[in-house]
Amino acid sequence: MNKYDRRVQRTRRNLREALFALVREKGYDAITIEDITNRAELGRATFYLHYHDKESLLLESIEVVASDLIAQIDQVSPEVMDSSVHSGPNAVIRQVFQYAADQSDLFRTILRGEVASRATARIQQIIRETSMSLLQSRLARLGPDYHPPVPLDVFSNYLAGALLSFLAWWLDEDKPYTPDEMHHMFVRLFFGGALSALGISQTPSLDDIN
Amino acid sequence: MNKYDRRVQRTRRNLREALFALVREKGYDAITIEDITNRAELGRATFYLHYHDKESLLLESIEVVASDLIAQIDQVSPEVMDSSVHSGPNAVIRQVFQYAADQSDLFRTILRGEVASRATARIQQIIRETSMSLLQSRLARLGPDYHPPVPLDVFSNYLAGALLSFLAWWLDEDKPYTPDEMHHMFVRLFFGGALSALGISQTPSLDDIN
Amino acid sequence: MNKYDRRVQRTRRNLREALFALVREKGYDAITIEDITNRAELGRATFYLHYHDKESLLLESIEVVASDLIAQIDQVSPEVMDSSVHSGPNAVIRQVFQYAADQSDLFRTILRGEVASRATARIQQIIRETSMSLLQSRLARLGPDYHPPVPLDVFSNYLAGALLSFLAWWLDEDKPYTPDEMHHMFVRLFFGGALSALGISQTPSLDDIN
Amino acid sequence: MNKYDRRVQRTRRNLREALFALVREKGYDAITIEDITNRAELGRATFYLHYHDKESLLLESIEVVASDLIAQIDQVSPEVMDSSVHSGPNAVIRQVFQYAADQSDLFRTILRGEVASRATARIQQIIRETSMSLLQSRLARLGPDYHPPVPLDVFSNYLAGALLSFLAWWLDEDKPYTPDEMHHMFVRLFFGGALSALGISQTPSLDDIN
DNA sequence: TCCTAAGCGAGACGGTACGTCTTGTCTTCCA
DNA sequence: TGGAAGACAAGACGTACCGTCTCGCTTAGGA
Repeated sequence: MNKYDRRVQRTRRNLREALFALVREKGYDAITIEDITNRAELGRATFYLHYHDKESLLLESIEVVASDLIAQIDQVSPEVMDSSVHSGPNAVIRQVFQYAADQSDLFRTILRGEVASRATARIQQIIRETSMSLLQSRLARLGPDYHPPVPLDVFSNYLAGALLSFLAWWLDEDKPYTPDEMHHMFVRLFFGGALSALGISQTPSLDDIN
Repeated sequence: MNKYDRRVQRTRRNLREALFALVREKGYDAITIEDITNRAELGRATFYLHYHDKESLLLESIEVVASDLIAQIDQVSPEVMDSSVHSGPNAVIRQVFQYAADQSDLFRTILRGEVASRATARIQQIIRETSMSLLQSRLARLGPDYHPPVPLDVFSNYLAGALLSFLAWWLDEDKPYTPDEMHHMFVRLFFGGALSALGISQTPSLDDIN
Repeated sequence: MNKYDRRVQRTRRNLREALFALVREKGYDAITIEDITNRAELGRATFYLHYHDKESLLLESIEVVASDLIAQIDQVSPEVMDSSVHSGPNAVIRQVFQYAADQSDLFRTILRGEVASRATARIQQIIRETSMSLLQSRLARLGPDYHPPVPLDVFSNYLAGALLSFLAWWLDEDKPYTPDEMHHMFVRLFFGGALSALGISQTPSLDDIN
Repeated sequence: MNKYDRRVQRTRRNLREALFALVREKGYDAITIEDITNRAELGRATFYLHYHDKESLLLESIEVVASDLIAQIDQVSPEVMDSSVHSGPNAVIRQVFQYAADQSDLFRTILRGEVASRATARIQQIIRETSMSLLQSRLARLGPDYHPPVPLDVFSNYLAGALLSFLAWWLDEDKPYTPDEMHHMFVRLFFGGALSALGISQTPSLDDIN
């Protein structure tokens, strides 16, 4: 079965890469199954051997990209527990901006919503779940009975939405700021809040955050 | 020609209402031009007399809804300038939550992105522009040379994204909190920031906000 | 509705003629719906506006051809009642051979069975019914209670089968005899029987037949 | 190599029997290669190890059936030369009706033309050739220079066509007559001709036929 | 007794046609 | 003139078979 498996993996990878290349070129909706298989140098029928439709290929592909991003984050997360500027959630968010900048053309089309809604929903869900688990371990340090003013599900959804639309706007405007600038502004807005961001209230120090 | 004009207006309204009804029933993508015209009790060709495609009908319809919402907000905005708990941006945001709750089934499908991306983008843009103009007049009070730590375009985009995804999540989860609760949590997250929301830092008073 | 009808009639005629032309060229089975619509200079979807599949077009087309043939026969049939060499069943059969010779390439492919079986069955049925009605009026002359040794349904089926396979063989062999020769041989075999045809028994005179 | 050969024979027989069973059930055209191999409990690829396509399996299978029928006829034909009611062509034809009645469901589908045209053509050819050789030996008795009014190729084709369509109609109508009745009617029609069959002319005696 | 070659199962793949669906255009006719 | 009706071209969809191929498994028969 090994040889077969490898062949199938190669075929699926080709389809995935063809999809991404085409998404960059003309956006998701305009892509035809035949476009994908032509690009992947496969027969159209072969596509249906592996996926039911365009969306299921997209969803699988998103899982692959997400795993990649999470794998990178995991290299940092061991140090999440000790608080310093270069680790912790702060550092994770920084990585996300960097990763998005590296893959900007793909992320732009995906985040703009030029892609099936289920895909965008799945991405939000991934971020929500990831931030939830990070948060829980951090809050555990405050004791088992600590309940924050805003429930964790509300909180992490806010994070996911704010982060993604922040990213989407940035990529859509052709990255008018560096990843670092974006990171700092986001940290200020998100952790410090609007009042701090507008300079109306005091800025929380980074040490407070990590 | 007045009679004709009125007839045209009626036809367009029928199409719009048919679209909204269908969006609620089966989501935007699954809707066919013929679905719309059947529901509106019109001939399919008639649709093309008025709109080029499904999206242009959607976009026009969104402008109509947005005008309605903005009209409601405008009744409050005259008092935006004086800071009290029941007016100002705070009050505007409260209205948005109430409006969304009233139209929840329509808003849910639209905000979930189950609708052409240009539509969602247009909605974000409307919020961005509205918040920008509100902000500018408020910051003008701090003097003409005041520049906040985070530029206004970044800021208002953050607001739009956070608010919309906040709304989307809420509607998607079948409104697990009252509009008031959502409003307060959003205010805490947005104005006070994550640290405040998690109870790690001090909460800014509402007076600071308005 | 008149203009529409005419347009539809023209479209159907184009499809029919394209089918016949292609049957002559490559046989029925090898023909694709797209072949037909290309030849008829129509879109493939248009085909399905008028027919469910290739076979239904074929069947309708056969009815048209059969009507044509029957119309020609009807010009002779008024005289079927008086018995002379140049009218009566004899003359009808002669016409069939002539008609087949004129349309030989089309008839060849159809009769060879290179066409859906339902089509061939329908042709047999038409001949059977036509010969049945001719026979009944002729036998009526022998009195209302006359019953021939072989029942009429068996008889007319025998006629249809023998005639069609006779025609098929003739066309298939590229008409090695003239229509007249075929006609005479068929009359001898069919009316006089094998013994007469082999010269072993006496030949019935043509006057006996008509 | 003996065991291998036997295995191959068994596989082919399984395929043949699966084909016949399926033809009875759903007609030839509706059968898929996969249907056949599923029924034969073989892999689809195995089919292509033995036959190029569905038709070549069918043609081979027809030869097998035909050999069987001819073998039965050969048991009678030695006596073809002497003329009696229970031997000669008369007896051969009787056997054909009996054989067809025994295998009626298979023959029905095959003769109706619900099978590739090449198959039906091959069956006609077999009958034509068989009758040709029988006829030639009989006519040889009339002297080497005897030429019948109707050439032998025309004659034997007429026989084959008339006989097969006679059989087809009979089976198609669910055998409304016994094999014996069919046999007698066919003999009357074929040997005596239409006039005799309709009772308009004198019936040739059976002795004249054999 | 091993081993090697044949028969076979499994299934990926390219390819072609199918019948369906939706879109947008156009033409004709009706009120 | 606005709208109804509907023919039509275009083209993507997902499905169904086809015939080819490659890969392993099993097993019979020669070494």
